[in-house]
Amino acid sequence: MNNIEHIRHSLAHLLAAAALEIYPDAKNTIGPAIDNGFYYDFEFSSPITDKDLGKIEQKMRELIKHWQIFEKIEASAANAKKIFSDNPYKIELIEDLEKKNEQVTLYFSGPKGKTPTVSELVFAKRMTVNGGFVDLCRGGHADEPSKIQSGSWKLSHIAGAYWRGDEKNKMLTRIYGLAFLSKEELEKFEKDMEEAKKRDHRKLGQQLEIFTFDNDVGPGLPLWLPNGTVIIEELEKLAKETEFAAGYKRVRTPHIAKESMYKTSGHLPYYEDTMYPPMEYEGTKYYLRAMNCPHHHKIFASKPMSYRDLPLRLAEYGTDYRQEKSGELFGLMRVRMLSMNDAHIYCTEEQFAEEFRSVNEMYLKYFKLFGIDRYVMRFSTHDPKRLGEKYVNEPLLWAKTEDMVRKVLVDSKIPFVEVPNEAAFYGPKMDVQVWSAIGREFTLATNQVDFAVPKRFNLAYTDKDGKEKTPLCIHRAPLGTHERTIGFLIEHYAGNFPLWLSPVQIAIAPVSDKFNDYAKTLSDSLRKADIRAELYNSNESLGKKIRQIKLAKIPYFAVIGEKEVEANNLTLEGRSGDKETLEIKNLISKVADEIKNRK
RNA sequence: GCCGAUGUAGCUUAGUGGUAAAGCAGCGGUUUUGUAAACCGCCGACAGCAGUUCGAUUCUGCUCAUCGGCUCCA
Repeated sequence: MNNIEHIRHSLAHLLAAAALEIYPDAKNTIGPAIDNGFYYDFEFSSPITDKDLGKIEQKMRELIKHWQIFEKIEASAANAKKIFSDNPYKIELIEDLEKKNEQVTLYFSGPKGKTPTVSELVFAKRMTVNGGFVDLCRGGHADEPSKIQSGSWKLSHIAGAYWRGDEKNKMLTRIYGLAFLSKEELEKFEKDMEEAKKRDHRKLGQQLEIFTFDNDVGPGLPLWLPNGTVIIEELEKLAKETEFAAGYKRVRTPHIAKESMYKTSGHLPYYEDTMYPPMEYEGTKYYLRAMNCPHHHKIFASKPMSYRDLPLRLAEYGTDYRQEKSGELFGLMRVRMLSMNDAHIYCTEEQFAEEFRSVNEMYLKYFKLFGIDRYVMRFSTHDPKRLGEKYVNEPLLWAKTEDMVRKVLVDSKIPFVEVPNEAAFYGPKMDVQVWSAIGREFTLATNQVDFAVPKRFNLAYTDKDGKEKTPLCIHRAPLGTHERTIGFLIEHYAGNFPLWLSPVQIAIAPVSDKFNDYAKTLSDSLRKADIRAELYNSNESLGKKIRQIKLAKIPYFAVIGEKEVEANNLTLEGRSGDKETLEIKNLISKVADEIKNRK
């Protein structure tokens, strides 16, 4: 059977065959199937550009006509190395197979009955043979590539990619293609992408005047406009209410600290590259902080702690600065200044499970409120091979804390995927993965265990038995950062924020300026009730004012004219065109009530 | 940071080796408006710095920024 992965992978072979025909001295490396299509990485002797894709695609369409079959050829590693003797990338792959004692397999795609023998290939030393193409490959292809629908795939774009995904390696040229089972599916995908681009937070953020960037301020440093600031403040209100109810205590700490603190915390070796370079003053180096934990640890250390003080939950919307590489910046999703819904929970081992569980519940509560249902809980664990380098060298503590987290997740029946080598340096974590409108994956929020840093700070509490013990620390940020969370919510709601989050909640549009005073009085009384009312009293037609209100995606509006003034009521109109006629005092209580209940 | 692409007014777009065009927005006026764009006028831009050229927004180089990826990541 031809499944879509097989078709995509077959097209990657086809891409390599076409590229090698046009650029005989190119070196092809690997070409897998991916979501929505395929790619193939090459080393070209001179750079190619988007303009070259057309002729490569044309060549692919020519070649595929003759590709009746994919047929496996088994070869010894020694022979395979001879066949690919002028391609160091393939040689490296063959040597890896050799080390793992795996059979080297090649695949011939081309006319039926023309599959070459190993000795023919060793002699030919080329991949284009017998009217077909040979590539090193473990398999998984379409049965009859020539029958793949011609309109169901196309080449899409060019990008750079490091050989084997390692930035220390040479950068190769990656050609991407799109492929689906049918032409209709490809067209639908492209149409969906066009639609998704309209929801892109960068576009909507500008249209709705939520945030902006400025060259003199710097890349990755968002300026929050009045509308965005309203959203920030509503989110903070939500966080503060929720955290207060859950027994958190709020703290506030400076955005900078001396180098010595980060030496103590152990962050410096792991994060020095992403922290802004230190500023020196009176002979002391200060860093702009990239994380809030050390400051909170210092608050824990500010007085002797008893087991009676635990769990101690210290919360702060912490402002952090990270020198992300220029090419990694992405709208609000990846920035150089971020405001984190941070808190650190210091607890005993016995308290850990309950604390971790209730943090997870807080996540789920938020997701329900926002209607976020497409996410994956990722349990990120360490990689034993990288202890002492990427992770603190405490194998027993890693095992113990990972078991603790796993047990909480299993017991709470939260579906999760376990992914090794994604932990923080100080402990395992649970990340919430979401996708942007254009399909890019992000960690929205995180819940981390720290068994290492409290010890480094000599944090201790006196237990019942009078002995000093080190607390565990949970780092958690259910609402992530304002930047990423708002970026995500803009796309999630396509700019149609729920009433409670909307920068403007109700627009008042007088029919003509005769009614401006009345409308002003009305909007003033709404504002006194803490409702974000905005007057649309410009010297424009009513139609135009309504258009502006709709484009601003304001959830409610009311038109004020002679009818309303006489009847002392108004008609509240919603986004979907629903209308309700109310007396003014009822209007205020209705809207205020919906806001209070976060509708 | 790396590979590739892009950069015209606040926004969306047109265009050229020889004075840069328009719509929206803004401002001034007229109009007094009943559910997605009233009318008239005005203001406003070739990302920056070099080079080639009689002349550069257009060609070349560098810088900056953005976009698509890679790497990294809350």
